[in-house]
Amino acid sequence: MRYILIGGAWPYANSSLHLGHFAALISGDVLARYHRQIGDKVIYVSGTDCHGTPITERAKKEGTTPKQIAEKYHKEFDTAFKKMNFSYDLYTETEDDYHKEKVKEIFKKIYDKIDEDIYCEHCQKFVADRELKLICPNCGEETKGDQCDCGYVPTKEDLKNAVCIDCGSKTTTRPNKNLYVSLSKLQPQIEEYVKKNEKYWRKNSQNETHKYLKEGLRDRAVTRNLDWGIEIPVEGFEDKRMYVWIDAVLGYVTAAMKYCEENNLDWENWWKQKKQNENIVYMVHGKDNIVFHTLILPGLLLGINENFLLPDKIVSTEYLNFHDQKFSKSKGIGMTILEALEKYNADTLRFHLIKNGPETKDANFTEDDYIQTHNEITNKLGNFVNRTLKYKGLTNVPDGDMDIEVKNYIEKAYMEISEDIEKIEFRNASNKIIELLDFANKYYDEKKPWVQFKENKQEFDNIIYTCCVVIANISNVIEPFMPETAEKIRKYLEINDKAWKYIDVQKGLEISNIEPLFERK
RNA sequence: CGCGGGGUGGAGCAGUUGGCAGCUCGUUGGGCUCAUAACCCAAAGGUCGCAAGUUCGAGUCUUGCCCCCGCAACCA
Repeated sequence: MRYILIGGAWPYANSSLHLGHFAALISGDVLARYHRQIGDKVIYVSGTDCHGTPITERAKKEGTTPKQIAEKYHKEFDTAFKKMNFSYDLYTETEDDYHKEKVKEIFKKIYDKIDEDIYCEHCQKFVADRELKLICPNCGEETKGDQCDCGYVPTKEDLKNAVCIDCGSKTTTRPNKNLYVSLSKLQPQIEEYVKKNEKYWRKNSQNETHKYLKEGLRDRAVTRNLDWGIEIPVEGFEDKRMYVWIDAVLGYVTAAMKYCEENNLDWENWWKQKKQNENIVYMVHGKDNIVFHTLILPGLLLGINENFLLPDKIVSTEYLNFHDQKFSKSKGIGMTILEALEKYNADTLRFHLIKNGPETKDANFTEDDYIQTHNEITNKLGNFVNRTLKYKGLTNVPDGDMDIEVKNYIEKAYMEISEDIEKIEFRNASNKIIELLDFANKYYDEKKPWVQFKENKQEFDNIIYTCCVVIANISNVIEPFMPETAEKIRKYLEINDKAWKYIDVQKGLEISNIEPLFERK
């Protein structure tokens, strides 16, 4: 038994969720369902990211309030996730009072004050490092203030001699107006963390993270001049709000706390190293979110300095295109999840987004491809259930013997699918499921129950019984991928628990009201 | 020399440590009749982008070259 924390990326409350979001997030639900099934203690959390500039700008344009926009999308997201059968233990939002309070508490532990910052009198603005130029003290060439081509990263002292890149005038310093999180100080610790864990990450996470580490981590301003967001719990900063990414990634912690508080659990079992506990922290998102989860979040957690666990497995996907084009709201390209669910089946859509999803490289969604997957499942799974349970004249599960070779095959399938899921290789896992279905249909054809029915009734009973057991076990292995279908099968065969191990079927069980699992498209 | 991803049968893809090129769909031929025109078997179809190199052996490693896709904003 392990303590598993799964964080699904927090969708931003500025536009409807489309198929691409789900292609990235579906892995989280597969993991959550799988880990619960094998008996781990799972907390699977996410929520709506409500704050930040884009929402305030939009509110202004539409003559409404940021709060109203956020709430509208929060409701819509919640509905979409439910319809896709996401099994979040808690789906909350950053506007949640509990979240805001906890984030403020954490914030007080991690911010840094940098007393002065570089200012250009001529342009009348604070200038970032990269907006400065100077002669590199290392190689003597002219360079920007963030990093020289020779690899040297100028120090604060070096930058005092720099000039503004826009106007060329000498800069001065002024009292700073922002609070920071000092990632630069934490770089050695973060590097150590990355080195230790990256073997469990996808290639894209590793590359992206290395790129930033190589450039040198920069201190990040965590306060913004906005009136929409979480207040800064520091005197003198009442007019500012928190940088939205700080607020959002801390949601993984606050949501776990809230869930535990409501359910009488100890949140530290999931977020801190307790002596005998075995833990895994998963983070699930698309590739543009990588560094927020491999650098910013670990930085914040390290900054709290209370031995928080850091994300172990980074499950980052590439992008999904829609009929060969990027999803684009402004160009009207793509399909929202709610639109998709009006035409498509939630389970086969889930399966399709995994099987043909952007796991290691960009993928393309087309309706034809989806229909192909849907029909494949319909034919191989739906039809297998039908040809067994609706065998002409069959009323009860026969009193037959289980074919031992089939049993062995099933047990092997559990093991292999487990391995794939734990290696976060979901495409492979989905292919193993297809293989199991092929195996089942082939068994049926080779055994020819329709011949045995006339020639050897006992053999017929053995075959059909074996197939019933196969169906029961299929319901277990597809539970993480196609939960609604798994549930239907459990009802047909009166199976109570979702187990992740070989199970039998009650002999003599009456079978009735079998409806096709899927309809062909 | 900007960054990143990719080039494998008609389509979409898999090929982990180098060891007989695989999967799904499609096509063609056959079988079955339990089942949702579903299921099973067989066949055809590939100089693995090009070239050189390392090696007993390269889709896989090295080097050079060619081609495709993404990189303002919304946006996983």
